[in-house]
Amino acid sequence: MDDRKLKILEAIIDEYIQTGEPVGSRNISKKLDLKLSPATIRNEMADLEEMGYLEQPHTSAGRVPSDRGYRLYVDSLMSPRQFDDQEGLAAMTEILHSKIDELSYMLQRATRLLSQITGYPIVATAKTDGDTEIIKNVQLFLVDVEKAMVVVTTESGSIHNRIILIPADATQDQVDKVAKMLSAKLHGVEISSIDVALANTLSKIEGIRIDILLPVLQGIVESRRRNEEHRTYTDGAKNVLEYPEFSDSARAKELIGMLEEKGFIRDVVTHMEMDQEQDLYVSIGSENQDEKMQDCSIVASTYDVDSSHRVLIGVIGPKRMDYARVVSVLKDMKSVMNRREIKSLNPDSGAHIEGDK
Amino acid sequence: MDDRKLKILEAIIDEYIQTGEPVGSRNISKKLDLKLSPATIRNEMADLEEMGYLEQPHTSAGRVPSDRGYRLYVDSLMSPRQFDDQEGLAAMTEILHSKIDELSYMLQRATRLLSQITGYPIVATAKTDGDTEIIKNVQLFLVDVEKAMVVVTTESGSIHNRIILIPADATQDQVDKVAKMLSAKLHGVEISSIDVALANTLSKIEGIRIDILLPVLQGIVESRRRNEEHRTYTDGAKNVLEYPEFSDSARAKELIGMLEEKGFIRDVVTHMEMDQEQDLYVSIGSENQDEKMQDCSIVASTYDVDSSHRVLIGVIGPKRMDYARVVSVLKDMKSVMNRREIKSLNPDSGAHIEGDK
DNA sequence: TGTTAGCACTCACCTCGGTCGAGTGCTAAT
DNA sequence: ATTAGCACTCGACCGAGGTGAGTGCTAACA
Repeated sequence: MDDRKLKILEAIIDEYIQTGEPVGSRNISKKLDLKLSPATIRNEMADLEEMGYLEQPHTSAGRVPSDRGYRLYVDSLMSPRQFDDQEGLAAMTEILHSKIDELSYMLQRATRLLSQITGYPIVATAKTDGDTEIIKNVQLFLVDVEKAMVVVTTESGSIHNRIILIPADATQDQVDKVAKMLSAKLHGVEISSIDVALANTLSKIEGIRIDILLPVLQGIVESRRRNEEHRTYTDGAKNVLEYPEFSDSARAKELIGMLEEKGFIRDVVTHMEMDQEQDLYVSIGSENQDEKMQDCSIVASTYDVDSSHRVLIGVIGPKRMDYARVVSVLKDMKSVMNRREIKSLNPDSGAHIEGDK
Repeated sequence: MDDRKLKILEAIIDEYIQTGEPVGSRNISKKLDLKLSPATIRNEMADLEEMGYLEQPHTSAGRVPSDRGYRLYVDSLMSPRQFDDQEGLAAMTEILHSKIDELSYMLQRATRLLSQITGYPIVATAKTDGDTEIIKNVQLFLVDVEKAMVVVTTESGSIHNRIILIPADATQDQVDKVAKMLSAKLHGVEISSIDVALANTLSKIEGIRIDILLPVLQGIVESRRRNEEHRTYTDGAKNVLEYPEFSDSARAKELIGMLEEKGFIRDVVTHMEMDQEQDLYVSIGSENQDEKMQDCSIVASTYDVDSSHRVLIGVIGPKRMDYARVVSVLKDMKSVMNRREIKSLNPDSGAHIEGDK
């Protein structure tokens, strides 16, 4: 595997990524300044095919990269194109300033922006660090008749809240009692260990009404579940139709359907990452776990929004996606994110209020 | 315009809705048990075309309904097919039991279910009753270091909340003071009238720190804005690709793009309704405000989730959509909704907690 | 007078053969 | 090791001809 072969392979993949058409020897001979004739290129191409980096759709067509070819390209061939869209960077910066409790809002805006910049569908999801969500603090307030809000702060730093219905005849006093008791007793408890048995135990404490306690506990459990489930966003599904590999509408429909199936797409994107230990992951065609994804590639990256929130953003495209560009966009986003940290703790409130009217 | 013409028109539209192909006289002659020859049908068709109910794509093709034809069909011709998908009804019932603060969650599930049942894209949005959101109550709690939660209850009954960042050196006492002041002063105030001037006025009150007050007010304004913007959901965009009228991928891309543009689709669906005063609206092709929607029809309906929450659900499809079926589904949904009311106030908490683990 | 049979006509769509051209693999010359 | 030359492959494109569904019109019919 000499250097020349690598150069040729890179040129072929570059070209194919751009055009989507099988690329021929003549084309490469011209584009590459190696002063080689098409015939020589052809020989090299035959070799590369034998080695499994290229494929031929049919005898008299040009060559197309194989998954293995893309992998080599991504790992060591491609030249990271400089991404320098000032406007995009500015928009990113603005989005990342979204305040701390607006994680979901931030994700939504980020998916939108990235899908516009890259021209691919985007998926973004908040990562949870394992199953163990340990309660740090529980608060409970009456907010309206029959309605109370329960707010759970976890050790991992996330804050869930939920409105619950409580009996109409519950007095402020009774609610306070429940609140005080929970605040004391639930510290350090895992959310997943909350169940009816616990409710029964707790309700033994003097003055605790079980009919207030139960909805509260239920609210705690659900607030967390909803949080997880909900925090997956996709955008730019329409971009799927941009690429000839999905011109077959059945295929396009399948992919768009997958993008709409939040749980599914979340799994795909989180599982793929389990394999490796970098912070930028690329999964190409057959490397994807799910076989429905075999025609797609995913480039994903994680971001630490702050000390306790980690986010995963993935770009989904055809195998022929513009890896160089996508990677550079995701990296730029990361650097913007790092600069962000300072600002987020210092929101310039006044100005905002006016602007929001 | 005699009765026979109407029967023929209905048959033509029924047929066209089913097949999507221009329908010919022979076809109708057979399908209809009027014992009329194709020639007669042809004459009638020519009349109907003259009257503007039918169109001819080209001379030697069959007839296709015009927007006017569809309108007549929807208003007085179509026979409301009985929808009776037990499974679907059960799922609806289950979804509608989602608890009161889970409006967004409910909407998401409803869009999903309806898109599956109908095979069309669905849009759902929470309606706000005008611009006037009057504050009933404001509460403020510290939930973590530097983080507080502000909860706004409005006269219309909706509850918004938001986590805000406050200065690290704010004491519980200072926060309480702000909370008490706001609770007293903001009652009856319109959210939209909150601005920096108000902040300045309020901060004059003894012991109020402006650097706590400002983020809180900002939080109030934003919580509401976010609420509005966010509560629009779409699902089933993939279904667009099911229909030959969108086999042109540019057209499909456009529509899917519109569905992803939440603000836009929300406008389309809310504006259309302004025209009329029923609770089930149908907008056909050119009747749509936005010209990008001229190839689509929308069937929409409003639902009162409870006394203070009204929701709008719209089904978007090609003009050739199966109006009868869609209308019946939306109506069934409404009847399920009515039965719901009682249950929602009586959540059976215990069982849920176990199930959720 | 409304209905129908018959007929000529239109037009999208399918199929089929032919041509074109991009691309290959192989061989022989450099 | 490289290249020129050449025969070959195969999808894409094109135009001609045939097919069939459907029409409008006219004249006959009940």
